[in-house]
Amino acid sequence: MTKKASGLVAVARLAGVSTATVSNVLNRPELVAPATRERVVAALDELDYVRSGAAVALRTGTSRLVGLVVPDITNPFYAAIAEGVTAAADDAGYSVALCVNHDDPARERRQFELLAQQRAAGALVVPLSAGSSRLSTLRRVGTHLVLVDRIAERDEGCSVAIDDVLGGRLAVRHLLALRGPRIALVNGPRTIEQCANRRAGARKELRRSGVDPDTMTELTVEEMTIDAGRRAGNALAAAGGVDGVFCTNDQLATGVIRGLADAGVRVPDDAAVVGYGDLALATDGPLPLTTVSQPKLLMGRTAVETLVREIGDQVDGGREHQHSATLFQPSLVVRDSAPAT
Amino acid sequence: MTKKASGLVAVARLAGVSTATVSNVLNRPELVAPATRERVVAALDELDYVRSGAAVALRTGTSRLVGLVVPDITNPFYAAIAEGVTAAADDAGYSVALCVNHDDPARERRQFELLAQQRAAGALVVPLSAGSSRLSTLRRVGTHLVLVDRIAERDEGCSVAIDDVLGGRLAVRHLLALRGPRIALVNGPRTIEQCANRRAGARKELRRSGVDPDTMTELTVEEMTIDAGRRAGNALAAAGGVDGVFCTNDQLATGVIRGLADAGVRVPDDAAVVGYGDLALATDGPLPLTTVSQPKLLMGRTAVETLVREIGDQVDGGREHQHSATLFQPSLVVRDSAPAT
DNA sequence: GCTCCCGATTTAAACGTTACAAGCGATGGG
DNA sequence: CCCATCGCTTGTAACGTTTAAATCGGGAGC
Repeated sequence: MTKKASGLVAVARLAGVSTATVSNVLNRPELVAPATRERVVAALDELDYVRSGAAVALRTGTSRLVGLVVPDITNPFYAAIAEGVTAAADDAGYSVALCVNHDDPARERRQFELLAQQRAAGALVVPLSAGSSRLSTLRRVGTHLVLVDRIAERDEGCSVAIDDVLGGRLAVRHLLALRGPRIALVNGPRTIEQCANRRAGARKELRRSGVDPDTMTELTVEEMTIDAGRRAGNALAAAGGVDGVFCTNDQLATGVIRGLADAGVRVPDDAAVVGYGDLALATDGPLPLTTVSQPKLLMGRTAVETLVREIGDQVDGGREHQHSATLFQPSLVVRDSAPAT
Repeated sequence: MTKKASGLVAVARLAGVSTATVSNVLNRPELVAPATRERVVAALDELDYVRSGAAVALRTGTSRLVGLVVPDITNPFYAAIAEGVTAAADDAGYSVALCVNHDDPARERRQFELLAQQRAAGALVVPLSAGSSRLSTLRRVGTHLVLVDRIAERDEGCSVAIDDVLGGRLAVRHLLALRGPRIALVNGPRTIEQCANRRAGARKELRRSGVDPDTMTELTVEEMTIDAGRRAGNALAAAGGVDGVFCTNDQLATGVIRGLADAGVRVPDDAAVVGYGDLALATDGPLPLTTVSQPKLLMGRTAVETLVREIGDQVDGGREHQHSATLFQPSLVVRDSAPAT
């Protein structure tokens, strides 16, 4: 193997300069005379020099590391966010520490502790349950936070989210335009903020169209799975009298379609179905889903950019940083389960 | 906010001891007298002390960070591995740096550079294309490597993989037992090692059963997608005379079933189909897939454990580390697309 | 010829931790 | 009563960088 790379001092010795000069050619090359710079560069790759991140972090007090905290990386929604995050982090020269917490406070605490120890420049947190009070360990060491897929309350920090209320409105607007006013909602537990918001959007759109929101059939499931959807579909078919179904999830939509089919109700002929999320599932099934599409990658990218901006703000201006709350708009993608008029 | 946490020395001052003692209660508590230990602990959380990972890393020369290098975190296969990796890393007290390279050498180089700078304890690499010669940057600084989902060649390092040849055999064995000997293979490009191996397994099993492998109909697709599968299914239906189809991918299997259905060939009644991977797709479709299931989480966990062991080996024994190559066995999970006899 | 200044380089002090070698009472054996 | 021992604690030198301040030759201005 190659020589033992023992740091700046070895390079300096070989190039016949001081470590300060080497450090300069590394960080501010314009300060050092072209001749010396050349000599140093030669020594640098002669010795296969690799900077010690630890030493830099120690000296400067910051590391180029951001934490990405998600409940479950197996979930395609979070995976898509991670995709956007890693891409943006790469571009900005940051490393991403992946923390999967499965909504387990103990795990989360350990991970935050680790991030704090590394003096991570920041953390992108995609919360599942509401309790966001355990972020104190990070705050304490000055780690910046960006909340993802949830709007930050005042002073919690920056956030990047997607407008679920609008998403709900888009879905219902489409269903109303396409068919009659007899809409059903298949939703997850309303304690989940996203579910509550999508429902709110649905009701708002009904009201706008002069339909009493309370006439909307509402089915609530515990687990937002295909099976639960299927059962909901069965129930809807039994009750009858539904023009369109809005499911707050692509899994539910897939299940509902099957449940309706069980009872001979054909989609989209007898009833239209709109899903939410635009996961692979939406296109992979036998009947491509009309669904609300969320800019997941963009949200991930923006989260990183927001964080980087926040860090920058603090560093070069002593000036106050204003927390920002970015809200992206979802869009409706029309496919076969609720085709265009 | 709480007090400025300025390190071991502040704690030492408050507790009336030296920094060495504080360091000891942190790292080897049994060395320090209970009374003092108590006093130090009190000071520790009075000041909200948070260790500086950078200083520790600098002093000790190692960080508790492992890199996870995957082509694409959006792909459920890699996501599952990541899931296993993060779980095991958590347990072992390591952080996971997620590096998504999209098979782009430039990106990969930058990420390796970053890992090298952090003096990552190791890296878990899930390679897509074969070229594994760019790992030199890491090797140079003594970063340990574990190859995942590919068997390491001699001296490349440790590896953890799944036996694709066996997987191919299981699939074909099931098809042979279930129906006749007229098997078709729908495969991706044979330049992908996994595809080549699964095919090899299929042929081997045919031979074992006294069937000439060359009688097997082989269709090769460029992209292993549902659409490609569907076209393959159409082609198979047109050609006819097939008892069972082995697809080296769940996407292909899903597509093939649809392609066959297009032509009126019903699965599993007229032909059986076996997929590979056991992704969500296998259960989410209208016809649950019989498929080869891979222990993805286990592979991820084991990769971390292998790495940790390798690091341990080097540290406490000066003794030689023997590279290990772990090979897991896939299993066949029987569902509706090729039900039990 | 003397100053003054300028760009290029160096000196040296941190940053927060670890770990070795040494210090320090007190205890117990001779 | 002295010396070796023991359990606990401490002084201090690293680890590899960055950076403010000091240094050093000259060339220009007078």
